[in-house]
Formats: sequence, structure tokens, C-alpha cells
Amino acid sequence: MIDLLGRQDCALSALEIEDALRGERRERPVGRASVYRVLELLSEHGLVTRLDVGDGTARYELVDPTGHHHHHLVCEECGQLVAFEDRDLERSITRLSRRLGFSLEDHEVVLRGSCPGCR
Amino acid sequence: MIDLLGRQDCALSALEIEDALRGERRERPVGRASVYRVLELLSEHGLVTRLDVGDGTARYELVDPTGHHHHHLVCEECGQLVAFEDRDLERSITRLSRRLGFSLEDHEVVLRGSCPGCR
DNA sequence: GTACTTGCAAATACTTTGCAGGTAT
DNA sequence: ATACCTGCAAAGTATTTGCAAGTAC
Repeated sequence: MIDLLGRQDCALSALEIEDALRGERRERPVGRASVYRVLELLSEHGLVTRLDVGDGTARYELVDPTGHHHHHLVCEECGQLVAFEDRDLERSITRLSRRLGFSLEDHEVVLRGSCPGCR
Repeated sequence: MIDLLGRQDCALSALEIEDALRGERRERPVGRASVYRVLELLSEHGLVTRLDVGDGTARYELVDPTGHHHHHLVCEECGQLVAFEDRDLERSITRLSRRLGFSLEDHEVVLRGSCPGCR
């Protein structure tokens, strides 16, 4: 599954992962429960992030081992999910959590609007 | 329902709203479907924002008519949901969307970690 | 009357859990 | 043997939809 996620350029839902894995291994098809169980494990160990775009399904993606991380834009016209990275934004968030006395484990930013192609 | 949301200091889930409304009006209890339908309407008209903290349930809150808006901290110890406002963060996001050529309709920031009380 | 709104119940979608059988040590 | 991991089916939860009855005009 880690392989599979590594090959993606954007987050997959649990059901998409299940389908993909079933496509790869026909003999003993992977069970839905296992997918969720493994995702929870990977997530707890910080290898995978859970992302929620607001459509009632959780998406998962591999954490970049170099420490870089990105956030997501959702185009409300075409539904496309685009990843971006922004140092300035990250700096704001770090400063902010210090200001609030909050020790930050994780954070998630979702921007919604129209992508350049759809405007 | 707008009244009810106005009285809250933090976002409510659809089911919490249903319960609260049923408490207020015993004769003809409000139906679940109506709650979701009204929330969708209010949301489309920009009177209510939908917020997703990552626990598989959507939460809703009234949009501040003064134009101010806030984001949320989730404490992973006590589960508390805290709202905050940060001009610096908003500025980063505005700059960012300009940089990406993305026309922003809405955005959502969720920070996860431990609140001052739980550390 | 027609058109719109409502609540209920059923349907759908995503996720979790119980369990029996399998694998590894 | 024990302990762990798996897939299936069933249960649980959140949300949406079909529909019959009620309201407004």
C-alpha cells in the first residue's frame, strides 16, 4: 500500500485504495477493513496524512520524508484537487501557534474556489 | 435555526442542531432532512459555513456579518474546539491565492495539537 | 386548485467491529 | 501452542432522497 501511495501525485480515498489494491492482487483480494486498519496505523506513525476536503470521504497520502509538506486547493467547478506548498503560510501558522500557546501536532489548510483553467 | 446558531459560540453538527431544535419545539418535531436542507440553503447563500474537523461529521456556524472570520484549533487531548482569528494568516492566504492564480471563494484552516490547558 | 415546504422512513455512503480462519514464531 | 493479521459480513454513523401530507397563495 505504501508503494501504491508513493506512486500517486494526489491523495486517494480508502475505497480508491481498496480498488487499486484489488486490481493488483486478484488471488486473495484485500479487504476493506484491512485498508482502513493499515491506514490508521500508518497515520498514527506519521507516515500517512489524512486529508478531509469536505465531501464526506477521507483521503490519504504519503508524508514527504524530506519534511516538506503541502496543502490543497479544491476547484469548485471541475472538482480538481491541486497540491501547493507555501513557506509564507507555514511561517504564519508556526508564529500563530506560538502566539496561542498551542503545541501543534498537525495542521490542514483547504482552499476552495476556481482554478486558473476554469475561470 | 439561525437564532440557534447565533446563540452558539462554536460550530454545531447537524445532529446537534436537530436535537436542539427538537428541544425547543416539542409539538411538531423538526425532521432531520429539513435540518440538512436548510443548512445547505444557508450555506449556498453564504450565511453559514461548513466546517470539517476530521471526525467524519460536518459542523456548521453562522458567518460573522462584520466580515471577520476565524478558524479552528482542535485539542487532541480533550477534544475541545477553539476558534481563533489571525490577520497574518489571512494575509498569507490572500497573497498565496494571488500567486497561484486561483480565485478564492472560501478557505478553511484546522490546527491539531494540545491546548495550553492540556500541556 | 397549484406550488412549495415539511417530517418520516428508507436508501445510500463511508467507516468500524466481530469473528472465524490463516500465518508466523 | 500463542499471538498476530486477514477478509468477509454485519453493524454503526452521517447524510440524502422519495413520498405523502400539510401549508401558502
